[in-house]
Amino acid sequence: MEEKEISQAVIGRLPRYFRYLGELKDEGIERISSQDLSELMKVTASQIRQDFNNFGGFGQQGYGYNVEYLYNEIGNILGLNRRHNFIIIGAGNLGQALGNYINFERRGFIFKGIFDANPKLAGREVRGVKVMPMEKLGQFMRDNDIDIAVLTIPKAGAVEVAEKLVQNGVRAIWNFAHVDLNVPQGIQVENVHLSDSLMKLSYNISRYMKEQDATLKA
Amino acid sequence: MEEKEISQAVIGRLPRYFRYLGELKDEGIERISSQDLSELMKVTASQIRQDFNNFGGFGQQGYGYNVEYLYNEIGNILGLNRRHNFIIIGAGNLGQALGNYINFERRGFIFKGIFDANPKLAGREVRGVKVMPMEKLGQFMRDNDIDIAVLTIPKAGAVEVAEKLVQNGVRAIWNFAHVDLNVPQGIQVENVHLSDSLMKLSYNISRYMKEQDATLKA
DNA sequence: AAAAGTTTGTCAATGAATTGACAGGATATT
DNA sequence: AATATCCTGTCAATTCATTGACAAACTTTT
Repeated sequence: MEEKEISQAVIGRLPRYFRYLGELKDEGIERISSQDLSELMKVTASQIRQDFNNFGGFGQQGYGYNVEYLYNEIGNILGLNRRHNFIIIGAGNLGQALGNYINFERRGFIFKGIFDANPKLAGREVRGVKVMPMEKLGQFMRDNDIDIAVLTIPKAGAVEVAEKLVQNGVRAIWNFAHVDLNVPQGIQVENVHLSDSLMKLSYNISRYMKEQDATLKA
Repeated sequence: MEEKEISQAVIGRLPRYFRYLGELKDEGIERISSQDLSELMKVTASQIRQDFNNFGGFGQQGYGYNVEYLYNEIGNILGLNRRHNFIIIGAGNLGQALGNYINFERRGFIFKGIFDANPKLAGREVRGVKVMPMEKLGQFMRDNDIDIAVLTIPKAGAVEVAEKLVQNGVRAIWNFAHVDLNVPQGIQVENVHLSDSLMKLSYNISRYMKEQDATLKA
């Protein structure tokens, strides 16, 4: 039973498929062909078939794909059939924003606790959960079966906190701190570097402006 | 003077180079070889040289790269030498968090205004800027030379708002709404789909768990 | 029940990105 | 000043990702 490795390029596209299929399902659409989906999503039909086929034959010749079935299958592939308890480290604006984001719960991500090093914030509530001081982190993680930690603290403290999270059995870190974490093999890290994203935007603005200049001169 | 197109794969790596070089600069380090940088950043030296060389010969044989020079050059390539005024649409938790994030200013992104459709929020302040109602959007954009709009509203209204932004001359949209925007050619869109990112994390947790199971059985 | 039309899964071809290798030019050492 | 060492820029090789093409299988129409 040899599982072949799926490339991260493919994984990165799955959430978008999942989203479109969810919308189709909500519209009551039962079936869709790779051709129609490709027009909707603006990608090639070949890529869609290739992607889905990494996980098995979900479609049927002459019919296409059953929307609801495919939606559920992709959800399972993404692990959305499991529940994951998560905590947030850093009760600043961003930490609070993520704690208040209710949609994560719908996908099985359960907001369990929020921590902050600043004692002034202790006791403050985010969606019914009291902000706790960092001293309580270890005990809380062990008592509450925490899989995922969301790191929304400044870069200075992030590496140290990440170590503590690993010591207490975290499986994955969703890292919003602007620093690369160095964790042991087997701990998953997903970085969200907002300023990197903004710089890419900045680059593309500049590039377009230069392109325009060049075109006008020519 | 033919500018060759740089792949987005390369662009996506520039902010990370920029960050590491900034740190080296702050540590007072004057020069670095692709070899040393590759060990620090955990990428191949070949890739580093290849990447930098897209923009011209920044290095010198036998010496390496001058840290400060390279840092500045990459900053310029990313367009960080220009200033961009931005507004935020959606004064919820996330919108406020981004408005309060001071570091963007350091890179030339100036927070000018924030809007929300909910009249209850009007008048509330985010970093000295009053939340304005959507009716004022058009006039404000024209009066304040707005380049970038940050979209932190629910998906339902996002497409419509994006159109309005385009009508009022926005150059780029930093899109946090969970929907694909369809804008005219020449308007830059950078998506930050947080739930997609979380799903990738979820996939990688599941994959690792399955891997573990398989290894134990074998 | 046969014919026409649809659409997948897959193989092969193409294209893009990454890595490896090394000549040549600069620096550092003796 | 000569020699050894270092390190870039670039070409070639390799690996990875995307696209194109089509036989086979199913659905729909006649």
